[in-house]
Amino acid sequence: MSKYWKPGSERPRTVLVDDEEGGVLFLSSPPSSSGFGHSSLERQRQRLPVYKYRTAILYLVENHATTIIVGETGSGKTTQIPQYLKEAGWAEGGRVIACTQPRRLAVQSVASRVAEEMGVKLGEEVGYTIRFEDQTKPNVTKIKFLTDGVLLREMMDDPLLIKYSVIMVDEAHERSLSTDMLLGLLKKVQRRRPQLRIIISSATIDAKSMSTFFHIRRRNIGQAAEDPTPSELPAILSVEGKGYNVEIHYVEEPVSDYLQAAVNTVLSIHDKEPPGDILVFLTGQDDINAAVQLLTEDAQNNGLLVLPLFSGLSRADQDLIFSPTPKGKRKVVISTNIAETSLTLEGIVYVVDSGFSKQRFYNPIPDIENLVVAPISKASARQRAGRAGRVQPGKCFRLYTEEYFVKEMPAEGIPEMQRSSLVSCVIQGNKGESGGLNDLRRNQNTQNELKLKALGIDNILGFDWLASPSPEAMIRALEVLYSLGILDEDAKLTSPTGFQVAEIPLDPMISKMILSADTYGCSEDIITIAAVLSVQSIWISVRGAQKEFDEVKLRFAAAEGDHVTYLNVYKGFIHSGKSSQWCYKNYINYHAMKKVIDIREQLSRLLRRLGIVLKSCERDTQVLRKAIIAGFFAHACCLEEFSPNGMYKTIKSSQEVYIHPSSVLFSELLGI
DNA sequence: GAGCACTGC
Repeated sequence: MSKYWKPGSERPRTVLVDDEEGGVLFLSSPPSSSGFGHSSLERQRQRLPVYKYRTAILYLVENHATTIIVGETGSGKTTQIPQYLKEAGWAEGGRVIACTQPRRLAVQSVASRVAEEMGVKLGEEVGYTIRFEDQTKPNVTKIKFLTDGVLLREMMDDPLLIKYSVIMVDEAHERSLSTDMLLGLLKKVQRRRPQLRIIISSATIDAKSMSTFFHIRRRNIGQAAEDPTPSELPAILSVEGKGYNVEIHYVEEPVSDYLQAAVNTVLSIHDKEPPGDILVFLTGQDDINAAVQLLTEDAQNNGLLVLPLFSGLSRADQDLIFSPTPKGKRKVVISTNIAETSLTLEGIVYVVDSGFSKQRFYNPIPDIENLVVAPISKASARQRAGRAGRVQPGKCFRLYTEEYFVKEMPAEGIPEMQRSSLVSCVIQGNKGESGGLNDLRRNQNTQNELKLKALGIDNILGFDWLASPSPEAMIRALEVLYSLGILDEDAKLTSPTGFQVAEIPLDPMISKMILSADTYGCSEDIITIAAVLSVQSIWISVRGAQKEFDEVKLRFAAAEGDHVTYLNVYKGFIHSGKSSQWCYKNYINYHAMKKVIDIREQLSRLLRRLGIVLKSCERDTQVLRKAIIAGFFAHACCLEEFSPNGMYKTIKSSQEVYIHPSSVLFSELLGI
């Protein structure tokens, strides 16, 4: 890569260097051929804050194994950096530049934006891969956007990610389960492949801990001499964002009821502030519906258009959020965290931040995950406030005191890795290590096998996590997998069960259920159940029609419980000719059902590859239940005798549990 | 009588 340096030129003196003072030129793309300065797209590209760091970024990537880029939203880093890298020659010689995102939607939209800017057809030179959709062409695609989950999957077949020259992990500050997994494994890949460049892009300043993590000391492994290895010390560069200023307001005294306080704040904004839409962050559906009701009932607010927003809403209801605000009205969107990162609303000028969100916590002792309302972090609070400054200067009203924000609010949230069951991660790690069946078959050569072993997680307890999960959580994960027959006494994948489970992209308990179904002769039915279990919810959440919803649901209800009920819904959907109208009438989420069809299709292809013949048990739900138990026996529980309120206790740890009100068995319990 | 948000060949 050094050929892109102007010979004899002075190297940049500081990290924050730009073209003029650095004296560094990249000659790979002459101004005329790359079209600099002519089209309006090109001018737009140059106006992005990241543009003036172009040279610095290329210099750092050239000379450091890992570069950490701290950039606020709107800096243009996601769309521009992959293009800079390509212009500098990182995609030459059949190599690919990868850029990962935590969400599918982001992958698609960023890829199409970049293809447009480069004037190429999406899916050729610029492509993307998400589950169920591969828009790339081998040997043609040079810049590839993908979800971090997909890259993790790719590592199973290609543990050293040989085809990539640079991997940019975007939105790393979100610290999702798969981002953390990916970063842990990438660190290992880098030890074996020092030429691989990693760019970590994050919105928060906490780059220090990332930097410490990636400061690897390489073992001497005899690198090819003509390629000088880059510095092991990660470089950090920060790029300013493009958002407008947001004025922060705090309450003077702590509020006791954030729901009422949020409602009052909205009313006071409407009363005193100039036009502009309002976004309110609350915690969940209950809160949101209550606030919507309070605001709609209030007689003095005819000028307010109040809309709820959460993921359980039907697509049509979600789309209302994006419709233009009627003249003379002020739109108020009351939302969960979905509006913090996943959805961007234009036209928001005021944000009301309750300071809370619902978060998942995992207790490894009884092996139970809980959803609890908990205080958010400073990073979240800043992200929420930023939502007010996208189109013009805005205001953010925080329903907590400034003292609380400064002194008590944690800087970062707890990474998901430390809040979840690790059952899926252990499998992924093990698979990444051994490379799985495909690699065992393909990589007969000793050198490759050595590389694979070196990469892997021989010992899950000793794996180098970015944020280490609790020992209890790791032990519990190993225990569950051992009891399912997926890991052996040495915590290695068993053959064939363990390897087959690793091949199936679902929760290991579900995968085990599928494999058992083969023995019981009901795989055809079980994969339908597995597909439904892997989507959010197939039911639509309805406001004000709860009774009707329950009645309709009973039409599908099976005495055997929810799993067989899902099977009934699926059959009904197929029978209707996959009709969206049918879904609407039956309070079923059409998009979820389409996803069920996709996942089911994927599973049936996969099982065929694993040599499993699909077979239906027809009406024999007995075998169906046996297969379910084979995967979920760890969750078995027993109804307490004489319990007036239907209390169960888990077999394993005598934990008190109850049937969830959304279950079809719940109404049976009430005798409806 | 209840469902933060994501994701996977």
